[in-house]
Amino acid sequence: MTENDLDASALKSNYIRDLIAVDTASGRFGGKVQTRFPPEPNGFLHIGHAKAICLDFAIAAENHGVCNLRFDDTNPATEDVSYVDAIVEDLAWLGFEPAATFHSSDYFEQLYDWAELLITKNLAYVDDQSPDLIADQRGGFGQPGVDSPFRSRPITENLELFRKMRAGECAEGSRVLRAKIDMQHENMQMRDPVMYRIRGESHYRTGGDWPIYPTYDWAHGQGDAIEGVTHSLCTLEFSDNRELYDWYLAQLPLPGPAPYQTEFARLELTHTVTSKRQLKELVTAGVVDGWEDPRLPTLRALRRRGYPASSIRDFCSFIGVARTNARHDIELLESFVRTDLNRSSLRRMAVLRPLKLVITNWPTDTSGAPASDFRTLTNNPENEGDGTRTVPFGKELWIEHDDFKMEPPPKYFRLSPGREVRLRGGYLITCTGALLDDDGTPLEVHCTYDPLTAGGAAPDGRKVKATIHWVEAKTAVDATVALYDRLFTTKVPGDATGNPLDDLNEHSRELLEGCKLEPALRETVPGEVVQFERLGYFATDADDPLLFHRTVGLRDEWAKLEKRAKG
RNA sequence: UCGGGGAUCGUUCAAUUGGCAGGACAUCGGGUUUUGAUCCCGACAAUGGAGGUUCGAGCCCUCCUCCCCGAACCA
Repeated sequence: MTENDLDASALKSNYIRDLIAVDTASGRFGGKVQTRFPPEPNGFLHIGHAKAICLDFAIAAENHGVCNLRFDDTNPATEDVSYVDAIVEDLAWLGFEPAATFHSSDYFEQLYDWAELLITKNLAYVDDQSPDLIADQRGGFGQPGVDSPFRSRPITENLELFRKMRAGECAEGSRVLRAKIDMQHENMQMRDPVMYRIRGESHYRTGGDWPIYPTYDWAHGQGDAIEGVTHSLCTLEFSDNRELYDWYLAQLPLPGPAPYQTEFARLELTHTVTSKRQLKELVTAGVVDGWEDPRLPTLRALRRRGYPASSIRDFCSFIGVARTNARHDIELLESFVRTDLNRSSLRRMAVLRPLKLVITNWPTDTSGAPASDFRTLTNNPENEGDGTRTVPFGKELWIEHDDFKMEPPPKYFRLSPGREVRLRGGYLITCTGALLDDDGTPLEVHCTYDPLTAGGAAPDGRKVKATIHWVEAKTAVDATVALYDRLFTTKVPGDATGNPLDDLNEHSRELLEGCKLEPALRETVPGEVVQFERLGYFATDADDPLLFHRTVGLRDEWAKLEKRAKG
């Protein structure tokens, strides 16, 4: 996080910053602010997590506090060390370094001791009923629950049974430890929630040490308290858990003031999904090619697609935080990506759908072959320091199919018979005709060039309405370019039918083979993002130097006009 | 049905805490331009509804409507 990010975000007020100001004024935590990012290692980080990460780290940094990473690993059935590694990696890529890394499993021993304490205080009991029975007894919305027959079990018996559970002497699912709160409570979370369940699975960190595992509720607040967290930020769906969070902490001898939980709305974006379940479905159903498919909103996918981490951070700090369920336009994220890349990326020329262009009056050299020529082009008009490069030019060039039309529609400024346009950084050329196939599709465009316009400017000051990009044919490098579009056609996937897969965009990826690149593009480093002039930003694949992913297209007025004309 | 949370331009976030409703994205129009990009200028456009308190209400009160979350031994 840079100083600028801090300044920019500090300007925006929000209710969380307001709360902290109140706490600072009252001295509730002695002026301390500490947060944590608590992912469960059972999936990959996505753009939604980025919002939470940016918030957690920003709140801590603004207040001279720290933010830790804590793996919330209380469920061995779904968690894996491979996710731990991936999360660490993605977090670092996003640009954040936790002050320390912890695991909920670090606290299993302490949690166990505290559970015995609750039993001793007659605030917890061992229940021998089945999950179904326990669920039935919990009641429903508006209907109170009923007490378990085991609720009045004597303390000594609870202690004895709990120790048996811990010793591995009880079958999986045979009994649980529950907090003794209130089965009639209006908040369902408070109806004697389960604290421990028996699980046979081996834990990726504690192995077979523990036959019992704490639930989220019994672990989370205590982990916060042990680490010295002051402000525990989480998403809205945990609002009802807050009362339980506070209840548990109130029963325990904590080392310091109890942390408290504040909720905020999770990030949702149009035309995509951000729930772990739905993301997983896309991967397992083979809709996309794994978790790193550039069409996914996972952090590793966005990275592969060329989204700068800074643009994601800027986006997150800009959208701020609220309690309103909101779905941001994906266009907003893309505008941050463009702003970032416009400043930072080198300009290059590439022709995606090549059409041969022949300059009929191009000179020959002494041997009778077409003369060779080199043009100088600016690497990045937004940054003079990036300098210039030389690009080979010659008699035969590739231009974009879209940049020539036999019969130009209204407002079309590009090449057509009789028209003069500029080849960017090259010459002014005038179209004299074209070879067509039987369908009328252009096969080859013929032009003459004006030798006095080297560099692209006419000495007589005449103007042309269009500048098009080009790649010299003999030196062109062949490459594959992947064009990406929205993964879903609708703003809210599955809104109509309940199943996002019904709204899949069949054309979310288009692979173009045989694209023509200028030679300098051979030198890009893996992962580098460049601008293909007039087309968009493209990221070199991490493994294949001749595969480019379209990060995002340039804004395109002509495409808009065309679309409008078509109705 | 009960509990919790929410509702401000098309979208989203603000509104100095009761004092001229502002920004960004999107859209539309114009200017600059060797990228129909960038940049610059301009326009459009909102307080869910009904009452009440007040000199004054997006903000306070009452009622209503609509939306989201909650009944895993998931997190």
